[in-house]
Amino acid sequence: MSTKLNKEDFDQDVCGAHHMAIRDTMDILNGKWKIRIIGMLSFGPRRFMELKSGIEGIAAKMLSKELRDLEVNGLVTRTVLNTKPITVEYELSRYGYSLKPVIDGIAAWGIEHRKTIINMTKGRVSEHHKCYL
Amino acid sequence: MSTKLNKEDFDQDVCGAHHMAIRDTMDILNGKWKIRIIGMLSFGPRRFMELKSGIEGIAAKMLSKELRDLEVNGLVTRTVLNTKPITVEYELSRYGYSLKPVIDGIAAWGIEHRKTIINMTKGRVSEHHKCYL
DNA sequence: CGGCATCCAATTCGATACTG
DNA sequence: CAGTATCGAATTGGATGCCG
Repeated sequence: MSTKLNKEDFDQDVCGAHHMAIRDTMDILNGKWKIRIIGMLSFGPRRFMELKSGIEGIAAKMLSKELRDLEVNGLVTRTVLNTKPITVEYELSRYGYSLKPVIDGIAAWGIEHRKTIINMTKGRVSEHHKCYL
Repeated sequence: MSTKLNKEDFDQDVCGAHHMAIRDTMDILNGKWKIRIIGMLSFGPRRFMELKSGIEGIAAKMLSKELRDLEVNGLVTRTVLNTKPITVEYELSRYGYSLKPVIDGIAAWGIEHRKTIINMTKGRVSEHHKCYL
């Protein structure tokens, strides 16, 4: 192509596509808990109660709802096991598993973030560390 | 060390640290708009109105609030320019810029996700594509 | 155990109007 | 332009009880 895209247009395009892609992803990972649920499931299948125990602070109602959202979007599969008291196992689908690099990236940043906090507070960990950056 | 960590304990530890890290990150990126704001700013400084125009659907109140959150957490800097009508420029701090790989990972997944959708719908793009997976 | 239903409180979000 | 103020709507969340 001989037509040249100037820098402004290029930025416009790249930036726009980038932003649309972020929106697409975050539409699916919306809400307070989905990323954490996927994070747990990225280590293998988990039962409802395991998820509830592992994700501190989540109410059964919300866990139920978020899992249903993820199931509808094809990221998670739900399997009812025929155990004595009924047991349900949730697992990442292959498609859901494709989010693992993203989730791991988020986790990796969190680890670095915590190190940064500890350095800046010289070891004193504050309740409101978020304000000390 | 001669003491052996069995697989369950190992999983427990790794999974717990992973999950705590996710929580740390998402505590900072909470809310509906922060990731999208950081995404825009990852291409360079932007003025308030540029952000508002670029992020479709955000209200001035929310943009203002989210930017303040990000500023408090040290991810974004705010500069008042002495132009005729006052102008304010927002920019990622070096620390905020360290999130770029994370944001780009989210965007990359969104691009693949959209491709997946288009394949599964054989080109027909649905309003409710999220339900077709 | 794994939910759903209901009620209610708290928080978040959005539209509009307004200011320096 | 870059916000703030205000109100109301929507979402989120907790508690409790019930069911198979």
